[in-house]
Amino acid sequence: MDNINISQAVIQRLPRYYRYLGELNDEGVSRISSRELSELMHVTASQIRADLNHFGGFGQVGYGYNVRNLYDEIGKILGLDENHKLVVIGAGHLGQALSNYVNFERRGFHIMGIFDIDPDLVGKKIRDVYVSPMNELESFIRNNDVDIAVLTIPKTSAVEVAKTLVNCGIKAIWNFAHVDLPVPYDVIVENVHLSESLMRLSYNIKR
Amino acid sequence: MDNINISQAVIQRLPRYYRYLGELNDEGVSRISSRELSELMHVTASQIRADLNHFGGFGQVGYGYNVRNLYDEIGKILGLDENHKLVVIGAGHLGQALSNYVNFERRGFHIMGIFDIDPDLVGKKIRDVYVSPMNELESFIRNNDVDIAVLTIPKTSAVEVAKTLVNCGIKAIWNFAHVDLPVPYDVIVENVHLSESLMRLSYNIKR
DNA sequence: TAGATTGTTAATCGATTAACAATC
DNA sequence: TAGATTGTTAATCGATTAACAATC
Repeated sequence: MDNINISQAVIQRLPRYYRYLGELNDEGVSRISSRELSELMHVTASQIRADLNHFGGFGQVGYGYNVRNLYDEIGKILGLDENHKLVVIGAGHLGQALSNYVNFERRGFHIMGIFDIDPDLVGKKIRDVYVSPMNELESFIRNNDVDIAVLTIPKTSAVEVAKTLVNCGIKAIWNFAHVDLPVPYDVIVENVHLSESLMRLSYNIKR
Repeated sequence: MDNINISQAVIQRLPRYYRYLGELNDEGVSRISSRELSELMHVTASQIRADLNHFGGFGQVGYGYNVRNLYDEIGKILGLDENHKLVVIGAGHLGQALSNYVNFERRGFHIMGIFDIDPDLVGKKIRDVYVSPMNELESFIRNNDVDIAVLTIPKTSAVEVAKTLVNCGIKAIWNFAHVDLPVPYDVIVENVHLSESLMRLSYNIKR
């Protein structure tokens, strides 16, 4: 993968291509042109071709793209051919919802542990995993080569926990706390700020 | 609000300004310059000034911005001074998590009803609201002037339900289903595709 | 072959930023 | 007043798109 300088605008679109190609593949479509896909997705064919070409020539002139092949290739680009080890930090409603989401497992994101400070939640079983107390977090991450931490805790403690995670050598944080996490440049943070999403919806309603 | 042609890039940033200003206000900061705010948020001061100026001159030359005032103004721009009526469709883990999230209520997003097809979930109480069966959805929306539907159902039924919602005159759909909803231009869809967010995280890990 | 469609260049469009006159 | 900082213009940067030669 020679993806050194791909803009985040392109990355933003890749999972959507992946989703459409997966559905086409499920429907038994084996071949598609950028024009056909562009009509389906309501984007320009130029954009599709330009986006894909950042990663290599997956198409065939005069033919288009092989759906299955392109699906697999984008999956590889997104790293979905590799396994990831996750911990969920915060076993509240959202943490539980994410832990229960089966599709993540299917895509190679394995939940190794769930952690919470609340003693009432510790010991609770969520799918196959028991909730552990927070003081076991650090050693757990180190001992199990955990890649990704899912942060579903209040913003008041999120920054402190993030620092701990960085010290343990975490590679990425999927952050649901309403705060920006200060991390070194080599630690990835993907924010899901639900309240901000709802505010954008609210803004767009009123015209 | 003369916000006719504001780009989504600007709207995307407004909730983040709102969050920082709220925190500054809580900390007792009454005044801030675009330069100070830019350092705090790691964006350019030019961008802050340009963004805000789309909505009017909230600052004072030589002084900066009044934190409390700017916070309130952005709240108004985002429509947070108005009340919204929501229904949550899908009372699974994610639907329950969102229904339990207190902060939405605080910002004027009132959950009026929760709906699910599963008879085992119907009648269950989530916070103050009982889960209703799906066949009551349509009349409920019409009778209660519901603005916003939160869609936390599998993608297989999401498109059909979205059509029903449009027929009932829903104004906006907060869509957590992994599918693009075909709606008329005047119905707002705000997508939260969690699996796509996780894929972007995965992509960014690997370099 | 004729038709179709890619990969890629060049043109366009839009968003960001530097700079500064206006002014509190 | 002198210093600070806005609002806004003009310049820059980057992303999108139209167009087409190459070619399967």
